[in-house]
Amino acid sequence: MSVGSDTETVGAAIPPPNVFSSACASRETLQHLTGRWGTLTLAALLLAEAPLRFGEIRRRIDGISDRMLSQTLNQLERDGFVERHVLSNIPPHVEYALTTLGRRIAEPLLALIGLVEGELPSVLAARAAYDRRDG
Amino acid sequence: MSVGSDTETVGAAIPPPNVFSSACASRETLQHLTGRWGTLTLAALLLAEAPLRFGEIRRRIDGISDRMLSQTLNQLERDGFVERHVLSNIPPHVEYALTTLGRRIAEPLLALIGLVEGELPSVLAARAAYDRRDG
DNA sequence: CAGCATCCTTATCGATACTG
DNA sequence: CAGTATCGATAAGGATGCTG
Repeated sequence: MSVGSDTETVGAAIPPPNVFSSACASRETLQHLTGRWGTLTLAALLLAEAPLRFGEIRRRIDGISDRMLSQTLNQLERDGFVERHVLSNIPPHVEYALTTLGRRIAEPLLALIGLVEGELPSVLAARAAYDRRDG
Repeated sequence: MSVGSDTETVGAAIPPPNVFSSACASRETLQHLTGRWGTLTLAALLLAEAPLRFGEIRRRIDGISDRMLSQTLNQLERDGFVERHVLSNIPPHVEYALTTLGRRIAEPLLALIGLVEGELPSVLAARAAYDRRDG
């Protein structure tokens, strides 16, 4: 494993990606994933277990607008988490699917969602207790 | 356990928490967790494996301001993910720690961070390919 | 149906100053 | 040290109208 020689052969070591550094590209990527609509979009695609059309995604994510869904899908596609397939132009028919990487990324997000939904009673109880203490 | 009689005794079934519904409190909770600073704050506390002081958290999360850290910690405490312990008032000494629930929530978030950092080269390659296709 | 352009409102955020 | 309050800048988001 060439232990010990790495530091000699490498001229200047590049720092590993670190989300805690504001300049690191991984911070920006994390933002895209955990932004307001990114998590829900990926989760919707993972739960569907099949490609979804634009309108189908929009209907599954209550409250999202055309504009934000379009923007979110563009970001996710650019980062390599989502694939866009044009099946027809007239009438327009476009399908979106998770890439392999997208699926791996969506999994912990779906786990988080399950936890949040399952523990919502605890959260609401904690809020009530907090609000009772101070106003 | 009165199996089978539940549907009779309950008048109107309450819908289960669903983040895809904009009105559900779980949507708001998810927002607190996946907001700009929530994920990083929880991850910092989980990685530390020990309570951290306000200033320690701020130094670990590059780019966060006093204001946003304070706001984020308040939200996370109210939702029951973080505990705040005042050890002294003069000079002020306050420690923040994950609750049991907070730790469970932070785990998938840390997994996500690891994935994002590890797969950053793939993401950057995907971006380059995307930008080459159109401008 | 898919989705961009424009306009405008709202929420978020950062800087600064201040307090126990 | 650990915050809070206020303010101004900026970015995110929603509504609408339009196009292939």
